[in-house]
Amino acid sequence: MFDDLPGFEELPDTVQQQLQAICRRRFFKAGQTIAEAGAPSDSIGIVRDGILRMQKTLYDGRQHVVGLLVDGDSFGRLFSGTMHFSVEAATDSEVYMFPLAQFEVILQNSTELDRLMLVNLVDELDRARDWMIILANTKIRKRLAGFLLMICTSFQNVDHLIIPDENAIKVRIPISRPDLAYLLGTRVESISRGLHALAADGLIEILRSDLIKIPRIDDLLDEFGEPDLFDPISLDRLMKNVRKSPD
Amino acid sequence: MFDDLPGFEELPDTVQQQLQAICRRRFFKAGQTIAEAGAPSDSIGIVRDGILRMQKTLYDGRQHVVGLLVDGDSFGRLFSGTMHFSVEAATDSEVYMFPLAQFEVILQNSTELDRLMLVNLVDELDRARDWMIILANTKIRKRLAGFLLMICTSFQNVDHLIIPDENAIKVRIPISRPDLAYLLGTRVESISRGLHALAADGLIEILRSDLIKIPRIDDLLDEFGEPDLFDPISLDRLMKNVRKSPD
DNA sequence: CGGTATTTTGAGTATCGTCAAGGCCAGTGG
DNA sequence: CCACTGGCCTTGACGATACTCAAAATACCG
Repeated sequence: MFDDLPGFEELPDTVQQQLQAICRRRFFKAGQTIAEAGAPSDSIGIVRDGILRMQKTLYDGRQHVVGLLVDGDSFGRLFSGTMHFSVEAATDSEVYMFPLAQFEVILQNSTELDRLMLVNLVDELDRARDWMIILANTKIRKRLAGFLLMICTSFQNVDHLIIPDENAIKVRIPISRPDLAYLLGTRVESISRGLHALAADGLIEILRSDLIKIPRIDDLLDEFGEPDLFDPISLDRLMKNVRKSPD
Repeated sequence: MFDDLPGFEELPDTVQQQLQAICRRRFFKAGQTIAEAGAPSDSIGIVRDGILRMQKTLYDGRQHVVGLLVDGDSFGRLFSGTMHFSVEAATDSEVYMFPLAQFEVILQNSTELDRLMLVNLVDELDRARDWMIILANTKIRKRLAGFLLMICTSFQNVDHLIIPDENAIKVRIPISRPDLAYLLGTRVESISRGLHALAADGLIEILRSDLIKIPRIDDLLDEFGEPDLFDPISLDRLMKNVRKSPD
């Protein structure tokens, strides 16, 4: 029923049926707003396909991205409060929406669902803190390296983001330059210069402005300097996939 | 029983008793390690008093702070996995430790406790993302302003951090300069220069290296430039407290 | 083929990082 | 009581980096 959501396929059938009953399947075009910061959270959303941006509208009208949501990630505030951040579709997306009140009822009657939400939240919290470490680097080259590695590990399973390419990896950058600039705490010009500096040193190849080839991921790890931040298991799996499909 | 932990006092007595039964009350001196990154999480900790640092040991041996834990904040990974970050006492602290397995059993039998943990996690996730926005500022002055405002709002109720002082606020900085530097993605020298630059413009007064007076908090909000990031209710309450106790 | 938006490049300036030195404070031991 | 020590914070000078503003190049789209 929810075979396509990581974790959800293991929920008891009854719970899956209950969720199914209140589930609204919605499609959003890239750029559409799904939830508004400041508004009371009236539903829980779970990403089925595509990539969502979690962001805050800055005072001057620009958008500041604070995270990306992909398959299985959820948003919305359980049991309380208003949204701190807006949620927008970064790509055309499909989202399962559950009315908050009804979702909470199911949650309270299913330790399995509850546990799933808890574990997801703990993971996301760790991921947010990983972002903090990437952001706290003083040099843009390092922040860019960290960003690319983050995509390679945390967003590894997301459709079309990672493309194996004869022992190398091609990575698609799923957000626009201005968004990436704000996410990494810099400006578009510096992003451009930083990427080209990495390319000049042979750490990456810029195939298109939003498509980066990483010939040797270890070099990028060296550039970042903190191998521990990235899950070695994910990296291993990634490299294994790369070697498996030499095209 | 747990009157001193925000949220816990509202749990049913039976749950409180169950928690009490497995609770180990532990004291840590400033600098002591409470949990180690990479180690399997074998207990859930909840801060009762003091301030803990959540941090990662960098490759060169330095510590990178990614967050502060205060009254009622929890750490440890429910149901799974190893700690992504180390936890250390920033000040002398008192922590309630619960063996993980037993805590999980209570959790599964109490929707109230479960709900409390969920809401806390959702809040902490928002807070981590707020940190990201503060970190993404390109200028140190702004990051410092954001840091001070963060203490004024999110850490408002923590002992001895905020001291009202005739229509102004005195803020204690609970971590050392090197830690603060890494938290804000810069170096100690820049922290020093940034604080003194803010002081030169009359936005703050440096009473001691770890004690900052904020004469007009609105000026600091202007400096940061994003008033929406900080909970206006918290700020109002803060100013009301200030005016209530004109000494 | 124009026209627009996005990305890149360039030049100048401000900011920050780096290295080195100096100041302040607390604790120690004479 | 005071000199000595070591840790932490501050200051200064210099070089590296990144931001700003402007213009050019490229991609995108009708």
